[in-house]
This record gives sequence, structure tokens and C-alpha cells, in this order.
Amino acid sequence: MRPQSSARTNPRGSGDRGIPDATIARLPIYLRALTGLAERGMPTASSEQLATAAGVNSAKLRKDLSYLGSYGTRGVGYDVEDLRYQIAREVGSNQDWPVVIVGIGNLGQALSNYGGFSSRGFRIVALLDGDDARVGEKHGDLLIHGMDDLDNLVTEHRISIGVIATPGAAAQQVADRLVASGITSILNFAPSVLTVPAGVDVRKVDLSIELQILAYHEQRKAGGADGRVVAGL
Amino acid sequence: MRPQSSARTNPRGSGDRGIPDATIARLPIYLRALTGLAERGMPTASSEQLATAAGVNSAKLRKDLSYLGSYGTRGVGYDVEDLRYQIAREVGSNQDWPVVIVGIGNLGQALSNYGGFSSRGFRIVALLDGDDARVGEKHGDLLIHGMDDLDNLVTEHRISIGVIATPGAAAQQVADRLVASGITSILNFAPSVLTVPAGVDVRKVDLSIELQILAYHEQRKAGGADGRVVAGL
DNA sequence: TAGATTGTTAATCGATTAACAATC
DNA sequence: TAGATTGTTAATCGATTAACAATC
Repeated sequence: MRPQSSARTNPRGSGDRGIPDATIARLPIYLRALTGLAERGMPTASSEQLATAAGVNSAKLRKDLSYLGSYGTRGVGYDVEDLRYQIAREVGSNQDWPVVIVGIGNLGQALSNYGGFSSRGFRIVALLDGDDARVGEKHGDLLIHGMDDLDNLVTEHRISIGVIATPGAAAQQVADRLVASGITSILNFAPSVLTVPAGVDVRKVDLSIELQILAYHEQRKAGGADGRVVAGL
Repeated sequence: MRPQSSARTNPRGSGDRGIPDATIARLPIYLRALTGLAERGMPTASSEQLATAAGVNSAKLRKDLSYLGSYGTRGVGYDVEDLRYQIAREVGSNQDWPVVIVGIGNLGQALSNYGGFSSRGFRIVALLDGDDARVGEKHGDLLIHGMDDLDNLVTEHRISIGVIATPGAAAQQVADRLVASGITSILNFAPSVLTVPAGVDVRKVDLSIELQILAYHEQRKAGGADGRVVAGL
């Protein structure tokens, strides 16, 4: 998907080396492709091989990598291990990123168990829910806290990233509290447009949008005359 | 996000009215904004109001809507109910879309409970898992089936959309089986690049990519000298 | 009519990609 | 050196947005 919305497109004004957003969005994909190649024991890879593994055009891949520096060797390709290190450093996935999840419904629970986070430096350190009936429940290693514990948890664990997995109606209010607690990056799974002050980044994931895009194209295949039912309005 | 990868950018060759992919990706967002305005009892909305609700620029919104037709009234704005109907028809969310989910781990379970699907015409009609130990389990209203039931389920329920929520290693194999069963649209949550024949659309959702983009920007705030720990390589 | 707002044009911006000189 | 492949240029493509004529 294309990254759906960010409070500001390019959060750094001054010292920014100016890597385009579209490139930044692909770096994690290259990282995964490199990890795959490393697992298969490949010491080096050409831009062509890497691009194939990542599912992109090789010219685009080389252009993307050129924003980071010159890590390839002409006539040879890229050292898989080295390039992986360079990209991981650039995106910060070799750092430790404590994360709080707010809203421990089905989605929040799935996210808190999601293996793809921990392998990329994200560590879920706190679960919060606005429903007092849930507070105190144990979920995996973690206790579900009430919203009142937010400030303390953020300070204690130096959390800078919050994930919102609440219903849409609660999302703005939760975002306000996250911002007040000092959090500066928010990943929003709730179906709401969030307003946050400058200096706070918001990205949004909508699980149903991609499905709707598929349905749009599906509708246009086979002329639509294939017996599906139109369900009222 | 920008929609991350589609087998082909624009699946229809001939009779296509040629709505850009970027526009298609925003139609569901407008739909949601319109639903919100309708709930608040607004009979009409200007492009400015609607754009604010959707979090986009009003010129972009008008341009997007112009691909669908002329549904606004100059000097007045758009009829909320009518525009909602027109967009819903365009994206197919007023149809019934039977969906199969393969891989009933945490994520698969969360997706099968996700309210945002049913409200948009998607109906989860079958759950499948490759792990025989899971087969026969009841999950909500639905039984977990083994992969061998795929063909029958697809035929019986006229399923055209499949969701892959398996581990990455299983995803290509599952995609092959979905395609063989007649499914022509795949939403892939697994961390793998899928190869599918022409005529099949694949879209990919990566839950950790958005988080990594946030981390990238976060790393560049406050000069990075704020005490976060670098965890080895 | 006067005011408001659409639908569209055209300018701008950014992203993709083919091509190739540089160079290992 | 000959072959391979990077890093970069420049052309192309597509998306965004300001501006405004059309028109309710």
C-alpha cells in the first residue's frame, strides 16, 4: 500500500539528506529480501537478484540504494551482510524501539503477538485498554493497564511509538493522550483521521482498504455477470 | 501507504474507464468520511468539508470524484447519500463478497473477527489452516477446514477473494492452491513476494513496514541522542 | 443577480525506468 | 583485458494542486 497518510510528508526540515518517502517505504522490503538471501547463504547479490527477491525493478532498487551511499561493487554486486547492516542502520531496525499498544481487542492481541515486530527491533512493552473490565488481565507476558498508567509507562520505558487499535470513536482521544504523554510517533489501525500537533508523525493502516481495491478490480473482471448478488443499497 | 504491490497496475485493458490506482485507493476513504457525515445528519457536503473529513486536499478530492462522473452541484456541493451510493457502487462495496481466510493464527483470527470487513460487503465464509491439529476447531460461527476442502468451498460459496495469513514460508504454496481453485484476487499478509499468473491480482499488507517508516523518522528526531539503546548488529 | 462551489485545465512536483558511462 | 554490474543521468510517466471558467 501506499503508505496512506503521514502528518507531514518529510518530518525533517534542515539536516535531512532527503531520502524520498517512496524509497523509505521500500527499505524494509529490501531488508527482508536480504535476510532471505543471507539465509540461503548468498555472500553477494546483484541489483537484479535483489530486485527480483524484493519484487521491484532493478533500476529502482539501485536508485533507492544510491540515496544511502555507494555500498555496491561494480561488476560484482552488493555484499549481502554489509548491505543488510547499512539499511538496518538507516531505518533504525538495529535499535531497540519500545512500543505501547492501546486497545486490546482482537486486533490489539494479534499485534501484540505478531512476530514481525520483534524481529525488526520493536518491543511491545505495554498494553493499555480503556475498558476497566479488561485491566489486570494477563496477555502473554504483559498485564493490561488502564489509561491512567500511560504517563508512567511511557517515562519508565522511554516509549516513543504508540499503536492505536481501538474502535474509531476512541482513536482521537487516545491519540491526544499519547501525545500528551510524550509519544511522537503513532501507528493508527483505527478507522479515523487523526489530528496531531506538528512534530508528531502518524501513519495509518486500514485493513479493509486493500481488500476494497481488490474488490474494485474483481468487479471489473469477467464483466461482473457472474452471478454475484447485489445486496440492497 | 501506498498500496504495496499489485500483480499488474491496471488489470483491465480494454473497456476500462481508466481510474488511476491512487484514486481507487482513496475511494474507500471517501466512503468512510461520507458515512461519518451521514451519521451526523448532513444532507450535503462541499468538497472542502468532505476533504477535511477524509484528510486530503479538496482539489484532489474533486479530481478523484470527477473520474466517477459529475455527481456534485456547483454552488451547493455533493448530496451525501447519493455520493455514498455512487462510490459504493463503483468500488463494489454494495455487493456481497465471499472471502476465504487461510492461516488461522493470531492474525487470521483477528481478521476473521474484524468488523471493518463485513460493513464493506466482505463476508468471511471459510477458514482454512494447513495444520491438521487445528482442523475441526470452531471459530465464531465457522469451522476450520483443512486445505483439501478448498476447491469445494470456493465452488460452493462462489469465492473469488482469498486472504493469506500464514507464515511467510507457506504463502507461495497457499497462493498456488488458491489460484488453482479459481480464486482471482489475493490479499497477502504474509511477509513474502508472491508470484501469480496474469489475471490474478495480489495486494500485500505488511504490518511492520509502516512501523519501520515511523522508526526511520523517529530516529531522525531529537538528533537520536536521547538514550535509546543500540542492540548489536 | 451575487455568492458559492464544482469540474477541469495546466503547471508543478515527484517517482519510475531505460540507458549508459564509470569502474570493479 | 573482457565481462559484469553499479551509480547516475535524463527521459518519461503519473500524481498533486492551484487556479479559474462554468454554472448552480
